[in-house]
Amino acid sequence: MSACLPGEPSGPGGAAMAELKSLSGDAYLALSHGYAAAAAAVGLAYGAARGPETARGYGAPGPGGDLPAEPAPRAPAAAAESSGEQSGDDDDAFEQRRRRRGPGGAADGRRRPREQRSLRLSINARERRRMHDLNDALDGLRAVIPYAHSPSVRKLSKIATLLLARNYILMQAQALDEMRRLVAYLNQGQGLAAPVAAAPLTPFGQAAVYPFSAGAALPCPDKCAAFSGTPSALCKHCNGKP
DNA sequence: TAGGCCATCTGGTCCT
DNA sequence: AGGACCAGATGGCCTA
Repeated sequence: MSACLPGEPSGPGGAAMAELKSLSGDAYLALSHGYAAAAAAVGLAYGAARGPETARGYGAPGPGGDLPAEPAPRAPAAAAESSGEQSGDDDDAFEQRRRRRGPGGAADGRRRPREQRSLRLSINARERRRMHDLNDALDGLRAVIPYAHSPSVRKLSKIATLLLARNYILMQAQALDEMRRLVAYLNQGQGLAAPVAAAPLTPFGQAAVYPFSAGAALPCPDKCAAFSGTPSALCKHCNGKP
């Protein structure tokens, strides 16, 4: 599904982000099917031409610590493996930083410089790995959020991913709630009112109205079993109707 | 060129 | 003590 609209603002930048942030659950929920269209409406990046992934990559020069940079971007795994190399073997740079911070700068001030440095490098590597894991998780989240996945479409930013995911969850929760209400309504028509009073709470704090009898344990050969594994009052097999 | 986004380094804090 | 987590700082890349 592509929501690229010609002429729409590109890039989840400032105004677009503000709109995304202010997009209430209700507003989002209004677009049950075409989330992409909705996202386009808030000016998300769905047509932006930044390119698939920026050429940055994990191995991108680590500027933070005025350490020697890697000449070319590397694969995440490779970058994660090579902490020492990533941080550079430049003792001068390290010493410069150390001197600049002064003796009180490092928490491990009693260590000898060399072990101090190797400790620092290993801490850096761990932190890098942690951030890579975080980014992997974000990628996994992007993969399941309905938006335009395409090489020509810019990747959602981290904040946009989180906000979008939140709204998507809210939307799904509401859809589920509506469906339950509908099923309960249908059951009432058959004299099988759902046990609302005893309904458990969902993670969303709403009373879950399960139209399915929890008593019967036998699997249903019909589709209802495939749906939830629980016998359905709507199902002729579960309901004892021929 | 400014602003957004990002990766990395770093020191501090908390937990095991 | 070591690891995980966090937030601030820094600097590079990209787009409007």
